[in-house]
Amino acid sequence: MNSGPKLARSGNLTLKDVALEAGVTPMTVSNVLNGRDTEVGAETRERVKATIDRLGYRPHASARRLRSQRSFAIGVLVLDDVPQFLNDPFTTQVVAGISNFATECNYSVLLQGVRSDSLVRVPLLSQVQTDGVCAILSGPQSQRETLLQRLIKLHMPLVLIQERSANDDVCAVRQDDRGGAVEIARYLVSRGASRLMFLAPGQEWPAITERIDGVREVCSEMGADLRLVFCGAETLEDTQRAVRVAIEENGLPDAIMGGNDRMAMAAIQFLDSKGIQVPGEVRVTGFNGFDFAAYSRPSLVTVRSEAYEMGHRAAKELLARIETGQFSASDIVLPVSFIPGNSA
Amino acid sequence: MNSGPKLARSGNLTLKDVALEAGVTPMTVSNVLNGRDTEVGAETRERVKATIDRLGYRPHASARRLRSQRSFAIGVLVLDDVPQFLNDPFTTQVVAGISNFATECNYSVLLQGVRSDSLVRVPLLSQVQTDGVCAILSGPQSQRETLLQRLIKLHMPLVLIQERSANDDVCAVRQDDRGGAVEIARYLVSRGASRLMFLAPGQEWPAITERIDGVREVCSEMGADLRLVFCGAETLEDTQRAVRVAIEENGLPDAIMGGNDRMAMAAIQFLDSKGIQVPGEVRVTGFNGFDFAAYSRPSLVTVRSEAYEMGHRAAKELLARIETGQFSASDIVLPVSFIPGNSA
DNA sequence: CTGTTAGCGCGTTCAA
DNA sequence: TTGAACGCGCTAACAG
Repeated sequence: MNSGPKLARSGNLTLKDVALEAGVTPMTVSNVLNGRDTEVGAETRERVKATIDRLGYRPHASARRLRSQRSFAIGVLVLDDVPQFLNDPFTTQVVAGISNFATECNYSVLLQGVRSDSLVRVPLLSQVQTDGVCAILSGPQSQRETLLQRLIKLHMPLVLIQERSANDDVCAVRQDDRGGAVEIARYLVSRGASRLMFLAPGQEWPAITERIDGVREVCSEMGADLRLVFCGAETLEDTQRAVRVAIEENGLPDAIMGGNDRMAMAAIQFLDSKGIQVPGEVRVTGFNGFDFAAYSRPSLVTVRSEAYEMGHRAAKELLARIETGQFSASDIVLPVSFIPGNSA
Repeated sequence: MNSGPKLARSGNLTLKDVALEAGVTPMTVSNVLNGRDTEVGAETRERVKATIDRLGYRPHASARRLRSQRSFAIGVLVLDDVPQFLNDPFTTQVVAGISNFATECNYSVLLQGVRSDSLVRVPLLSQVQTDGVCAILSGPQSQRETLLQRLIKLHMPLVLIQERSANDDVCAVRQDDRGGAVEIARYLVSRGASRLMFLAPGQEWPAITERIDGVREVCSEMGADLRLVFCGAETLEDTQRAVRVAIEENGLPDAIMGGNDRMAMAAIQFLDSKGIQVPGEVRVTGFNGFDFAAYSRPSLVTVRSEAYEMGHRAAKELLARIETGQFSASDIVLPVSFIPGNSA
């Protein structure tokens, strides 16, 4: 009875092989695979399932896609100018969130990093291979804009992370950067800080602008002084140099607000090396608390980003748009949560 | 002349549409797209290219795959028991390396995290959609083994990260964990440390075993004493608890070797909280130096993993196997580099 | 150099 | 409930 299936030339089994072996037609196998239980008898179904398992048959995704005009796949595009485009824990959490939600829904995820200097050779853009795209853009405005325009031209469901929606049919998922910044600034000012220093990356991007705006509002409202310090590439070295120069020129502030945790930790380390007490002489706060902030001493006052949740939500919106034709909203803002500590 | 192409029902243009518009046959367009320059005249080629650009035509990847029986895609499978399967910087660097190499070669990358408790619903495994797979497995041996067996059954080109090759036709790309551990241990012992404590994760995995073996060798060779301390989930809390207990039971060692940087930094923080000088009273070293180790004070003595390079190399081997039928070697070991610091 | 034909594996459609 | 025909978009293999 088990005469062995006739192998397709590719070496992979096809529906037909399974059908032959199970003594049914290919359509029956297809119906079983796609859970159309009403179309096939229980006994037949079990027999087919057993045959599939026994032969180790796996459906050919491309054939299904071609036929159904649906990819059951989404693209994740990360614009970053360093090759290690997954260096940022924020990005990786978002990607994990997207990937897990997609997997739960039986969608595949195509991941691709893009550098702004090489927008050619991007399989995700130059071919039709996904039902939608989720883009995580970093870097200066003009570069983000270039890629964004290209994405919009694809006329494909599109979700942006940490951007503002450009267009009614583009969904943006972001966190409440402004609110988080307001909370931290109030915390500092209410504890007596009146001269604040905010460490910003050399390249401003939307989330940082939001944070700065929030701090500005609090400062003007509560009569505190705010100084922006730009820290180049946000590295330990760049940040420490910028902080040193700023302090030499303007003296010690009451508080240093890191635009993110890395910059805050660099500042703490710099102050420590100068024998300046944190928080005694200068309070320090971070932003975007991830695991590694826990290794700071003193422990960092910061706000936690729900980056994984953002990815999850972004994927959910994208699949909704693909399957129902619309997003639940075009601008989705997730809350952040204040993390107490003893650095401020 | 520009009468507008007839749109395919899917809303996407097809080769045929472009051909019609350019006044050639679909085959000619296909030849242009695939760079078969000998098959088509220069003038025709330019006209076709212009038409493609003007119409914004993008080839349908699934159709090409189905026809050519090749995916031009590879899968990246990450086995991890937490949903945030991209939390580890080692993993993300590897993934970035794989992704970038693949993109350079016009391959797409399918990324999927898998938890050992849910090996069902893994599109990467249950469908035919890539030409090969690169697996990054973490967690206890038995779980890795289960997934590995499943991968092998797919009879698909397979590369493993940080494992030993199981099989002649499986390529393993790993780093010289043993050598790095030997170097660090020699450094410590030659500076007078004779009682060493090694912090290991609760779950042993191959790379950690290699490191322990290396340290053991040095200790027996140079007459030093080694104590293994298991730190549960490697978190800050777990590690500090384990270190505290070990010190209470056995007294201060001369040196604490972290199985990775996180555990080392947790130990430094613990010692600092007890007023114990590093490296004065206890030397501390790490392993797998990534960016965030730079934020340690005192700066961490560690070894740097070339994780990005490992990913690059893994992808290179995988594509070689796909395109030429064989790997350049089945066990590939990349060197690690010693990073000096003042924690030891 | 261009045109024609055929078929990759699957799923829809209709007829039985 | 099942069977047969057809075509999704593309490309290999030829014929002109």
